[in-house]
Amino acid sequence: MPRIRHKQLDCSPGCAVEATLELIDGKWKGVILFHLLQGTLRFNAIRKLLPNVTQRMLTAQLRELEQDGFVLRTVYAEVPPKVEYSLTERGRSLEPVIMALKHWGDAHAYFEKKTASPEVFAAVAE
Amino acid sequence: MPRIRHKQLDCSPGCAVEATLELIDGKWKGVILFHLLQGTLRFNAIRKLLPNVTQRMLTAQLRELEQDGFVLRTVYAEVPPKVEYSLTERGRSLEPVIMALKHWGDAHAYFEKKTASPEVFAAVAE
DNA sequence: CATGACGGTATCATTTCCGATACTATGGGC
DNA sequence: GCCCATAGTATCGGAAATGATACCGTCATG
Repeated sequence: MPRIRHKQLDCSPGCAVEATLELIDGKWKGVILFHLLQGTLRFNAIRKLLPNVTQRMLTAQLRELEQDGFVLRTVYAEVPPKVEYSLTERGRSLEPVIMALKHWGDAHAYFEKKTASPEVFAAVAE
Repeated sequence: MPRIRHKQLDCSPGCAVEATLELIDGKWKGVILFHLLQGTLRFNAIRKLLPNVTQRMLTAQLRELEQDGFVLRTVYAEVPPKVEYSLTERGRSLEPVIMALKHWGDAHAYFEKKTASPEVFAAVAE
């Protein structure tokens, strides 16, 4: 479901860059990983953090992250259901990457307001 | 033409991660940036480095990188045409990000062979 | 016995991406 | 006159990613 994995080693030295990119690409994976770096989260907790992701997409992204060995999915046999998502060792190994993305974003990206005052660009600040 | 830019600040703290990701996402941008980190390149030189990218795509990706302020496009009024691509200051500021991606890929990614011997996974080595 | 919480699936429509292919301009060399 | 090189554009179509919406099962509560 994600972008096709590298079928051939078609980009020689830079290939590693693309390979990594493909794994964490996918509209919401970056943010999900970022939030999971801060600790285990339940399904609906993640939903609240990503207000604009549909349930369908969130499930799909989490499943891919799980298949790629980045997150661990723990289901508790309770009612109502309880499912926790946490990072695996491999998932945590992405921390430098995620942090590099975040730092660059904080320092250089800007976000466009689509509503009114088109000249307003807000600097990132948390 | 790239993925839609963030129209709303819809992912709070992790937003910077996604924002950066969107800018360097796009099938070939990562590798292109990686190669340009090593120096200025002409259009066809890049093509040779990315044997599987079509002319159409390469042009598109370079145009986006240009619009995002990462690369500088210099056209020489010669015949046959000569166009050089180099990184801008902003482009070079991505170096830590690209390098983080590359290092992770070198250390953790593996590439699938699509032909035969399905159990063979080659470790990355340049 | 209807409702809500939680964590999903299923199905369909749309948007976006990307590849294949063909075409263009110009001047120099044969 | 024809071909070549360079750096593109234009057009078409298919595949993949994403969004919208509706539905499911179970127990607890009212």
